[in-house]
Amino acid sequence: MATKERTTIRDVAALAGVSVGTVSMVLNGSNKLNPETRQRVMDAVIKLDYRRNPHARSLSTKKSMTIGLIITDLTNPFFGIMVGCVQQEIDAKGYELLLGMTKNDIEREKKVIAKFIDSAVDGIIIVPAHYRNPNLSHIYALEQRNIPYVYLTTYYPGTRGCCAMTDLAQGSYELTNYLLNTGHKNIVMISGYVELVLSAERLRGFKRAHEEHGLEVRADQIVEAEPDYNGGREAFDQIIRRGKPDAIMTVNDIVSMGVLTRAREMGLRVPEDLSVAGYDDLLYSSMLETSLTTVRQPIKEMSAAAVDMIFKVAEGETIENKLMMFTPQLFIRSSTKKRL
Amino acid sequence: MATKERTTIRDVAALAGVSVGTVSMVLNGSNKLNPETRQRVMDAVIKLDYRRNPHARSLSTKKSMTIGLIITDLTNPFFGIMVGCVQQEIDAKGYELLLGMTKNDIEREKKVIAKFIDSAVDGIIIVPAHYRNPNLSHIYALEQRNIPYVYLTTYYPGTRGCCAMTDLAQGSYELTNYLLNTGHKNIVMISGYVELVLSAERLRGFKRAHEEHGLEVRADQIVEAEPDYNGGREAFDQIIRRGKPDAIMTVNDIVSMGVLTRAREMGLRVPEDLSVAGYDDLLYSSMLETSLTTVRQPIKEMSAAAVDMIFKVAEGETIENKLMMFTPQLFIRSSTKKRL
DNA sequence: CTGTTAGCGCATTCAG
DNA sequence: CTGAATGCGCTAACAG
Repeated sequence: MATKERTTIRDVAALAGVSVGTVSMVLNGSNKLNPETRQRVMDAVIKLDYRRNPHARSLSTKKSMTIGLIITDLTNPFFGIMVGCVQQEIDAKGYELLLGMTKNDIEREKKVIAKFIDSAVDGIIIVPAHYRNPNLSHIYALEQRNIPYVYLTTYYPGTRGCCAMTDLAQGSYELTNYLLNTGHKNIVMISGYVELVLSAERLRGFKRAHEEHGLEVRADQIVEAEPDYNGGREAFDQIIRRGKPDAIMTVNDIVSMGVLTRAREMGLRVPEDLSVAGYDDLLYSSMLETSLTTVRQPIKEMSAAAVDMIFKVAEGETIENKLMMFTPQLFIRSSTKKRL
Repeated sequence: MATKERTTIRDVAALAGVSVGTVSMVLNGSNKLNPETRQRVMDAVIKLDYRRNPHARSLSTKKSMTIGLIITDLTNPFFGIMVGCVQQEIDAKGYELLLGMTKNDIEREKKVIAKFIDSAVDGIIIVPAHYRNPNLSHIYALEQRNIPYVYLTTYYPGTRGCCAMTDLAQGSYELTNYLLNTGHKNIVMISGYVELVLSAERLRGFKRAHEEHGLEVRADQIVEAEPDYNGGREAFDQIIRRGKPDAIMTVNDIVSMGVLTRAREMGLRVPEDLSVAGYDDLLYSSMLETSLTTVRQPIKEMSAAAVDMIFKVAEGETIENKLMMFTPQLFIRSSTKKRL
């Protein structure tokens, strides 16, 4: 248990023959220093392999050189990739990433934010939980305390945070248009909770395309579900009970996979019996039994933008565009086909 | 910028009419306290919504109530799920999770560990990087400094850490056996770097099965590759150049996906022209164009075991079994078939 | 059983 | 331009 004692700033000062204040200054990159002393200090730092204690630093500065990222569900590789991208960007800025997972539970989201506040993160990137009627007190707390935060993928309306996201309405619009143009008469959308932005936006595109085709969207064309594999399976059962549609669009590729497997289990063929389309374009989506028609979100660009924004917000810059929209891209594959 | 001042232990003490020392004691759950004062303190804590500053705490105790998890690649949902499982277990113990990603780069692994040490994590769970001839100085540093660590999924030989993992040899053995029994004469294994445990173990099972069938494994039956999608694609090209085998086994399902897509691009049909089998059993593996024959690793159990171990190690318990082996499970699907 | 106090390692005044 | 002193919020050792 004779753990070697940590080397402190004092050791460095002693070795360099200067005071701790001086060491602190060179470590913080002050440029009003004798180059010679600076060098002596740097030599000592290297020789001792000295690294500052982040806790002590944070206690003193009330900052922490860390950015918190709140994610919903790492089971979906979409978010796994996102974490990787954010990590890389944060890293490039010399900051640390703190990760919190909500599993789409608003209570967890609150807890994570509380922890982040306690840890004095310098900013928070939030992927909002897919949750009905969320109580947003924790977001307001952030605003009151002036803690920088931004949203990624979607946002909570009625809050001030800006957001890096894909133009979901546009993606849905293009996809719906394509389905309508290829002869589909009865498209059902497996949506997230319709009151949430990420669903409302998709629905907006869905409806617009219908309108432009002189059609009205009926209530039973929209089915709410949890945005995961089982959500897709259950929603599919519910839909089939009411009669098989032409096509099913879903909120993401994982939900589509649920639909695909459930359809197969029920002896329905895709795309012969019905078309299925997803959202996100996961790497695996093109390799499915029936490769998936889907809409790609530019994960990397969105993530980089969010990181960029959080640093700007943290520096007090005023962001001109509250919403930073990225363009989705439609991929037509074999889970959909032309109908007569 | 008039951010509300943080409420400190002093505020609590004042409100409760006791000293800070007392507050600290009740917060640390000391049981030698007047229940009445304890209650007064707790009331004050709640009333002020007080939470301790983890940095101050850590500075003082040299602990941090956090466990570091080092992962290689969040693009693979296998690890995404793993992070979720570990998170949950750590959470249940009232600890925080710190995440580090290596992208299979040993230098990043070193940096992450250095950061973890600086942050005074109470323990580290390591998923080793897939890297050739790794310099293990950072692991030795951990041992010298007496910092608790355990491995998850595989380990670095020559180090003392214990490991929660699947019996990879057994899984490979069963799979190879099945292929041999179904008439495959020429099975090629797309392996990770053969000198690494995770590959060596799989090869051991591979060879044992061959031996039991009176066969010897030739050098050209083993092809090394990066354990990702592109690794699979490249390895497949290399294999085909030397002549098409009966069957290809891979190190994980993602590599298999690379093989599957590349095969399709080259006009080869699976399983008609050759069989393909993976490892891990990702959720999506059963939904591929040709659903994948694979070996499942019990992620949840392994993760829970690793967390369990790290806490035991941290408490100075001596672990009886350095290697905690979990049983793999073979899933036979449609990417493999009987040959005559 | 409770209150007082001295650090933990660093940043940052303020003199010199 | 450099050095000594103070405090960040908390814990733990020591008195009382």
